[in-house]
Amino acid sequence: MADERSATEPRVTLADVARSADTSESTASRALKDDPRIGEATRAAVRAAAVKLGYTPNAAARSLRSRRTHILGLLLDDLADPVHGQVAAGFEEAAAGLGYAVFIMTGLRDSVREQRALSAFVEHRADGIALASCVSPPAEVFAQVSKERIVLVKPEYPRLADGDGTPKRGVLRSDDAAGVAATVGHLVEQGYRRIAYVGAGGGASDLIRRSAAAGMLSSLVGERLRAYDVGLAGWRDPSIVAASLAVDRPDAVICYDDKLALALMDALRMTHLDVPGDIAVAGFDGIAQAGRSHPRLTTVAVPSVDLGRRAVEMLVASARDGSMPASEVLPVRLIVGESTPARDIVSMAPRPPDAVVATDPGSKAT
Amino acid sequence: MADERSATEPRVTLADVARSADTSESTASRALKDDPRIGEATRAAVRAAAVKLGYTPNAAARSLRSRRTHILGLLLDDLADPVHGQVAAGFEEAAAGLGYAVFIMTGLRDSVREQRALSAFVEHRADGIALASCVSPPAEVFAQVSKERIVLVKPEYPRLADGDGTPKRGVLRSDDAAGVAATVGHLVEQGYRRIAYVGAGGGASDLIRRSAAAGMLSSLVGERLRAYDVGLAGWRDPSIVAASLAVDRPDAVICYDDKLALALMDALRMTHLDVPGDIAVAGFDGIAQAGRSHPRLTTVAVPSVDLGRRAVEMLVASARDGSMPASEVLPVRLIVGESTPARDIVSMAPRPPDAVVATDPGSKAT
DNA sequence: GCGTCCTGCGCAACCGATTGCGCGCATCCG
DNA sequence: CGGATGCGCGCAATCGGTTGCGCAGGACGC
Repeated sequence: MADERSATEPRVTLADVARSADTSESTASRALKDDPRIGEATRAAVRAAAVKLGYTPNAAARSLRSRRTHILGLLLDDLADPVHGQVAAGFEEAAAGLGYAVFIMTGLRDSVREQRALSAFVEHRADGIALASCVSPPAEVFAQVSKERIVLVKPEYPRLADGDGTPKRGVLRSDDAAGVAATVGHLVEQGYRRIAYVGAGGGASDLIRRSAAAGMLSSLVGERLRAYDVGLAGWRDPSIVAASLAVDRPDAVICYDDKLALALMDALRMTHLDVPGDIAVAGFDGIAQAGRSHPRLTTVAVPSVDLGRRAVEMLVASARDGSMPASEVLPVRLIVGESTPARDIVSMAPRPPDAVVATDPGSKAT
Repeated sequence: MADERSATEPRVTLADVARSADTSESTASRALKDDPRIGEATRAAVRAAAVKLGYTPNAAARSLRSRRTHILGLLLDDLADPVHGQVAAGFEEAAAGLGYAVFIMTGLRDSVREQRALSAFVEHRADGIALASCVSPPAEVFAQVSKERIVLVKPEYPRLADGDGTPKRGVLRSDDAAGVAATVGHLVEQGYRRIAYVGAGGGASDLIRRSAAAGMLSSLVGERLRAYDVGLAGWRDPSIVAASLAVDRPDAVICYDDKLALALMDALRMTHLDVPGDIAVAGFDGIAQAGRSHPRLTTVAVPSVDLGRRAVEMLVASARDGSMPASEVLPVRLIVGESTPARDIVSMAPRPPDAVVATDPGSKAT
């Protein structure tokens, strides 16, 4: 009878609870928060009243006064993308575990949308914000949000230190350079010698996985191989890449990511090139599809879920004691599939080097 | 000099703007909201002051008074799942377009987590909530949230009407029955006659795609075929299903979803059964991987992105005029791949019917 | 017996916006 | 020239919690 909570909106407030428990609002508030100052009897009475009335605190009112929202913002490119989905899943899980709610917004690689999303986060006074592959320049971002509240997840800008030279804090990466290096090492071990990298070239765009390209190239040099970079403008289009590869005919090709690698395998097949018979293919990211492709794709497992999780931990830590934890680089792991088998010794005969194009100006290939 | 907005937290409030523009808070508030009562000069002054100070309204304070949060909640199983990722992507996009922020929480098919997520939505006073495949019974859900604020996306409970008999509002489905029917029709057309369905059996669980199973079975009856339902307890385990199919040897198998279908194709291959040579396979959902498998999977494209988008539209409409739009069923589309080719006339010779098991008690197979 | 300390709780300000109501002033009309 | 009309704006209450501070009253020490 007393729990006549109507289905319509008049929500029960703390005042109602206090009245029902015959005490003041402040006492009710503290009782529900396990403040040690409140006596056991009073606390029990308040709790009972809260349950009886179906009280649910109003987060807006709470955070207005307490200046903490227990909200984290996550900005990413595209929720439908497998990699971003994993990051989001890890982020959400960790946040929920720590009692934080998550705002997710997508930027779709559009600077305007990203700014809008940031504004939304700021309006809602998110306690922390994670930016996963955000294309806006850092200056525009930090104009809106304090650095103490932001974690950058795999940022495309290579800034590793602030302007003042202190090592950058709050940056979360996977060790992509090591991943590409491991892939190259693996390919060399398997007998491949003419290895191409498909992705944004070193000189084409400084936004895209510069570290990955750099890691590969230095490994190549270390192995005394030719740096080989299909620095195509249309590197995102598998059929264009396939056509180019059909001419250059490297032994193996490392792709920017699994999505490209999988599409490229199909495109190569349409060009009547066999994978891995004619050309080996390796990817990057370790998405689920890579494990189901035919042949199974050799790839680098990036701990995307952990990236999301760790981002939350850093943000919460920062919210607690006011300073952002140091940047971190999470390890990756090479997953050897069937797309890069040990190479037949016969086909290892050297090809005429004139087909080889070294595009990295700094590689000084031997 | 006037824009000395410190990097630390003391946020600029509406009071600061009003002071700077030399007006009152109420006028400033109305000016920023384009209230027609405010004169042009004043409006401009306020706007300028807001920009100069870098004013960002506090959503908590705003919604506390206005009783609208412009927040939508989305509860789903798993962000890393392709289908849910699509729903989330559509939801987020539509919400952003309408000026709403999105809370995303995952339930992981755990009733306790789902309740927690709902509580979080209620605490933050979300203007609307979408539940994508929520496993909690409706009673528990509606105990927390008013029906007017909830959209159920592909609910597993088959309730199509409320207790009072009025048609249920706020339910969003894809036409799974039609999808399965189309698949069966396609298979029959291609010459398949012994068709199995892998998924929760009609009697096994009333949570899982009852409509889908029903659609298939009725189509089967219409085609005068035998209803065939591999009602395994372990239907989620591809190797168990493959082993069972190796014994029963139907012509074709329709899977609960693409994830299962893709895994099953691999499992069948390990059992030395050729797809589609020995057995054709069809999936459901139309996830991206289905288009890249070998053979390309025949599947039913479910408009997951549209489901998410439409959910937002329904929620916003309901928030505007207080009543939830009627339920909707979104159309699906059969995508014919290579996993269900026209069947060789030779192998169409009838098998001895003793291997056929009709598990649907109501199918009355001829 | 009196001052002190500690425990338990309430008063009232406050967080930052929104909004009903009413007031002053300029304009217009009779 | 006085009063009606309306435009532009400000006062103050309000949303629902949180929190600094202070006040009672009992226990306790000397």
